[in-house]
Amino acid sequence: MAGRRLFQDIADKIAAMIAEGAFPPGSRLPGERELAEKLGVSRVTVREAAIALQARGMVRIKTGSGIYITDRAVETVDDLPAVSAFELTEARALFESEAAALAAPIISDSDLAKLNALLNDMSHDDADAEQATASDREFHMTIAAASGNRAIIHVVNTLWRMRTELSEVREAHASICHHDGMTRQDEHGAIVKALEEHDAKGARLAMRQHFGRLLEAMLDANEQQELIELQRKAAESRERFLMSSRMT
Amino acid sequence: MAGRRLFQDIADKIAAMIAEGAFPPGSRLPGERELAEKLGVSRVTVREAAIALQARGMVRIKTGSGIYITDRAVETVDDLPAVSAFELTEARALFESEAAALAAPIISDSDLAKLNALLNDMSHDDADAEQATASDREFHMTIAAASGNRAIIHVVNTLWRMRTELSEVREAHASICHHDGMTRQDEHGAIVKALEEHDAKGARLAMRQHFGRLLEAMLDANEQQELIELQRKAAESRERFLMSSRMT
DNA sequence: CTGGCCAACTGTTCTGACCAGTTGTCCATT
DNA sequence: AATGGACAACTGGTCAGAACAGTTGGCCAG
Repeated sequence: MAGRRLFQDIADKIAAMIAEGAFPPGSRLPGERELAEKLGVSRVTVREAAIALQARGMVRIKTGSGIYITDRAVETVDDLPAVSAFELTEARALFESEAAALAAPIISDSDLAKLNALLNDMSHDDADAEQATASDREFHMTIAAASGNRAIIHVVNTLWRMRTELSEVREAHASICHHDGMTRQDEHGAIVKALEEHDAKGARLAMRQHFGRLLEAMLDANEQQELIELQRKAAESRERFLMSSRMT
Repeated sequence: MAGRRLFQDIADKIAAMIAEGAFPPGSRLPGERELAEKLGVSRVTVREAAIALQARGMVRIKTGSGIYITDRAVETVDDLPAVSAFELTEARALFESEAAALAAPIISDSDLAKLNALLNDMSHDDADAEQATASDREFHMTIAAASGNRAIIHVVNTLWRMRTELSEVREAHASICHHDGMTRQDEHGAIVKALEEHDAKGARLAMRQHFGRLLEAMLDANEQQELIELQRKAAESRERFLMSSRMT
């Protein structure tokens, strides 16, 4: 087992079992002791995984009784609307680019130092998916915060919550996350460079390209998986996005 | 008989400490061993609390290094954050312009008809401020909906809620609403015209100018009311926004 | 001054034990 | 036969201590 946190691994495994329908909503999971033995880890680790799943809202722990699958294990989080991974990425491409452009002229040296530190983090612990996601979040939130506009910060934060709290979106990202090992690093670097030069236009462009590439990766993944009918729809969407991107 | 899990109790205590400023954002929490002793619980419990806090995004755990407080730790948990009217308008200028650009190529004839009808409404019942605000809301939401992107729709809706539900923002709008009698009508007309021509770039520009003018009206109102010190700050903000607007 | 090593941190996981709440059963009482 | 309570066999919750692994900073040889 590599550097990745064990309990998160276990949590994902259990989540996968639930998604496969091994345990219907409302039913009880096997006991901690049984799960621990079956998964080859200690009971403590199983419980940490259960806590993580409870935080995601997939599961509810009842002391003395058991761990129960929530009705809305695959459903939407009530606070957030149901959106597809594509819609979310498109929205982030547009909004976060503007946030970066607004931040560029006034970003502080300490924020720039923080971004560089995060850049370094992400190049190191890319083996740990969860940790990399946390770094990614902080990267984007730091840029949003540098805009000094609380409305923008709130929006960017909400969009990120959609990415992590909506199961459909999270799964879509997981399926293509291995794509962007090097390129993501380069893209993040380009964003930071533009911010360092206080170049609003450049920061907007770099951020837009960052999401644009992610969007294309998602569309490609879709095209491989889905029917021709859906392919055409995706192609149209891509064309539309690229058209709206052409802002020179 | 608390029934409540111990680690949640500990998590709340740590969160309270952070909120009180005992640990500034970015700093490191005491080690697990020290915290366990200080709070009178075992290390396992401290760890579970840390996992829960990390799930909330208040904290970030780095293996071998420590537990670090996130910048967002002191942020309000309330539905809507406290934002100024200026921040909100700036955010809307950026985001809704992009929404309009995205909607332009694909907006339907029925949506265009709806916008024209609203345009007509607003020219008539300008005496009734409440009605005019409702029409204004429908105007902007229709454009957002025409983008076909639910994430964007949600964001635009949230921004509008800030405008009406945050008292400070609502009052700020009320004080300058009489400014935009004719001009607003023209601006809305320009937006619809660009949408009718399916001109993404034109729609973005028209929407941006619409909010840009509102922004200038707010800044002017501010300058009349506030001290010289604040004037300078506002002027800087204006310059910054105008700079980021120059996207040709 | 630099490079590498080492020691003193940090979090991570495991083990095995005991505590506490829940639930179903089964028997004594009514 | 019906009811009520005690009990046993679960469940999760917490603990202490140990061993492991990654990070960091200082110290020393080059």
